[in-house]
Order: sequence, then structure tokens, then C-alpha cells
Amino acid sequence: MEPSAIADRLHSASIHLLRRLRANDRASGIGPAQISALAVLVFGGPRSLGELAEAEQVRPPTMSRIVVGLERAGLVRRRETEDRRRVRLEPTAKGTRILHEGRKRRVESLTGALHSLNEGEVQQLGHLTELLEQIVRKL
Amino acid sequence: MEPSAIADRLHSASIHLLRRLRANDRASGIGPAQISALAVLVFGGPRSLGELAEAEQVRPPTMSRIVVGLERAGLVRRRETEDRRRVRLEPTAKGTRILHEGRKRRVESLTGALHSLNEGEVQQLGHLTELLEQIVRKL
DNA sequence: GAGATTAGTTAGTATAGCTAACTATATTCT
DNA sequence: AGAATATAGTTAGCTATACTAACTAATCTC
Repeated sequence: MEPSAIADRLHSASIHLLRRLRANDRASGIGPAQISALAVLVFGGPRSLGELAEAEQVRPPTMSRIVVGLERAGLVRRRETEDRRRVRLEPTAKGTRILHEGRKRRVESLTGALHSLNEGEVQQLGHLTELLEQIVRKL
Repeated sequence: MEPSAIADRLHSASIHLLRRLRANDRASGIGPAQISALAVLVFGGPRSLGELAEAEQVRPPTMSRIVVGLERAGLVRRRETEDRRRVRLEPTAKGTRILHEGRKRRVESLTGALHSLNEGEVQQLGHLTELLEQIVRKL
């Protein structure tokens, strides 16, 4: 396949994948950017707003709003640091729980879709994900 | 790899892929949902608003606004049909050109990222993109 | 201690998603 | 034929997510 066709279809497939998964995520009443940011804190550990913005590839004001939403929902907590300009963001117990529940729903819905694939293809998909992560880092 | 880990990482990788590509797309002054909808019309041919909404997995009011944006930018045109409730949406020459330019930018940026992969991996990525499309359809 | 840098917020704008409620046209069923 | 129903899109109103520009507060540098 042509690289240009791969680029197009990967782009399109990603858009559609996220649109489908968003329907699941809406059940939790939390948006995709909030989930993604929360996941960084839960799986990657607490960090500052700027670090979180960088990890998520968005600008600080954007992350600032995402965090406000997460705080309002009681999923993330701010802690002071010795540098009083910085905040340390950490997930609350509720945030961790909500994230795992959302993950569970996602897995269930993906598992359903995986029924059309055999075991080898599932593993290939895992491999694709790694390739995709590698590409994203270089982009 | 565990299906749950695949689900998580695929979700996360897709979010980040789109965020990176959006930076390229912003150069065209057209948002990602508009690009995606326009691509359906350019590559898949003209169709009604409802059909386009379905192809793009969004609700009709959402597509209605996307189309307004595309019209305002002179990228899409409305045509009457024999059923006067329906509209036939078709890309303008400018729309087709803009789409191809955006695609070119995307391919260039992705091609750069593909340098970290060897030829075999690129082909795997192409194959696995098809797998992803298949899953999205089942989701 | 003055000036520069850094971290985050506020303000303002645009896109993109939803549901609910509406208009206009077409179809169906007496 | 005319009434009821169904279908296609739009409008209104809400929320989330993204940006840049401009701001405040704290820290660092000289």
C-alpha cells in the first residue's frame, strides 16, 4: 500500500475509532480529553499542569480547563509544591475508579469487535498499536 | 499483549495521532471534522447530508453545522434533488484542491515519521490499518 | 533589588459534539 | 382527497476542547 493511502486511512480510522469510543465514554459523563489526561495521572503518576499539557500535546490554557473540569468532577486534586507557582496534580480515589470503569467499558466494546478477528490478528493489532505509538512520537 | 492493554493504548495513540495531525491541518484553516467529511465527498462521491452524517458517525445537527462551515469556506456546494427535502452535497473544485493539499502535508509529515520504520514495517502498518478499519466497523 | 523567566490563569474565539424542538416535504392509510 | 405519519434538515441551546494574547504570581539571575 502507498504511504499516502496509509496516511489517509490511518487518519480516517483514528477519527472513526474515537467517535465510536466516545459513545461509551459519554456514559461516564467525562470527555475524551479529560479521560486521556486522567489516564496519564493514574498510570504515569502525579505531575504538574505543564508536564501534563506536554504529555497530552496541548497548550497550557487548554490543559488548565481540562483540569478544572476534572477537579469539578472530583477526579483530580491539586497539591502545593515547594515551588509555589507549580501545582502537583494527582488523581483522587474516585478518579482512579472512574478511569478503570471506563476502561472496562472500552475493553468490553472492543472485545466485542475483536470477535471478528482470530487470535493472531488480535496480536497483530497489539503490534500495530506499538508501531502507532512509535510513529506518533516522531510526528 | 492483553486485549485491555491494546484497547487503552490504541485509544491513547489515536488521540495523540489526531492531535499531532491537527497541527498540520490547521495550516489549511479547516477543522478535522470538516476535512473528514470533505474527504468522504471527494473520494466517495456526492451524497445527502444524512448519508454523510451516517458515514461520519455523527448526528444530523452536527453534520448540518459541519456542512455550513464547508459551504462558507467554499469547499462544498448544495444541489437540489427530486425529493425536495434532501440536499445533494458535492465538493467544489476548491474543496477538492484543498483536500489534496492537506493530504499532501499529512503524507509528508507521516513520511518523516515513517523513516523510523523499515520497509517491512511500513507494509505491516498498511495491513494493520485495514484491520483497524474492520474493527471500527464492528464497534 | 531590578529585570527576566517560568507556571498557570483569564478572556475571547472557533470547532465539534449532543438532545430537543421545529419546519417542510413526502408517504400512507383511510 | 385529506388526515395522520414519517423523513430530511435546521435552529436553539448546552458542553467540551482547542487556540492565541494578555495577565498575575513566583522564582531566578545578575
